[in-house]
Amino acid sequence: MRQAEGPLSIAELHEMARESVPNLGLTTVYRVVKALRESGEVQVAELPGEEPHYEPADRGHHHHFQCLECERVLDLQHAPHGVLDGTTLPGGHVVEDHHITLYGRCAACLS
Amino acid sequence: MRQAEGPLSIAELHEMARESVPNLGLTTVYRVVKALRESGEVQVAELPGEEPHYEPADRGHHHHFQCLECERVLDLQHAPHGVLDGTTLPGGHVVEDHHITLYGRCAACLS
DNA sequence: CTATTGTTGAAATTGCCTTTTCATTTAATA
DNA sequence: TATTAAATGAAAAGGCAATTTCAACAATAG
Repeated sequence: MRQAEGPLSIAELHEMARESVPNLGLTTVYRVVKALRESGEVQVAELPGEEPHYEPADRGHHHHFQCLECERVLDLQHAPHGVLDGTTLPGGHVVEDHHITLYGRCAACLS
Repeated sequence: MRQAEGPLSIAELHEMARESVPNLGLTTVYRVVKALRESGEVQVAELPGEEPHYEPADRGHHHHFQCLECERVLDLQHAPHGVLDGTTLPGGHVVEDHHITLYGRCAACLS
């Protein structure tokens, strides 16, 4: 997980782990991820329309970049709040679309 | 759907519709939404960790605000790219957290 | 070396959301 | 009014990710 460039889905973790442990079961991946989550070492990254992805909890706040082609999710070190579609990011990734969701308390819940 | 302040889940649509048609079935909601999607009148809004939400397709590009308390999702007219947590948005909603996902082509897929 | 405890993976099970099926009701048409 | 076609809702079935079960397999202790 630490080697990855971004948060990984269970399927991706399974696939990666199988490179060193060819007949590792999916069950074990679920079990280990669950344990790591409960111990606080790993956190969930939710992405629109994707299954949960997992990343080490010690990565601070950061944003994600998802490739429209391979669907991989990559971390972005420097939060590009003002980024525009068409921008080329450091690393050579080209932004074609973006989704922003803000969370908080709505006026109704505050009153 | 047009009356709503943001994209609605199937469950929310069902609940709302039941106010005028008390014994409307869930099935019908699914059917109507599917038809409206196929006719292009309605589009899907994917939100991290949520079931798909639906909104009229003629709403241009905009961002969403989700209340951490009631979980409702509200539209944001003016895309607040530079918004910071702690900001109070027009309308009185207070931003406590935000998620940004960028989509595009990664360097690997471009080469 | 044997017994005990803990892991593991395959398959079965659960839990959701969504779609199908089908008998019934409603609406439209002749 | 009689007939046909379309729409509806309840229940069943599907799809899929995640969890549980359970038998086989280590690993360690005695």
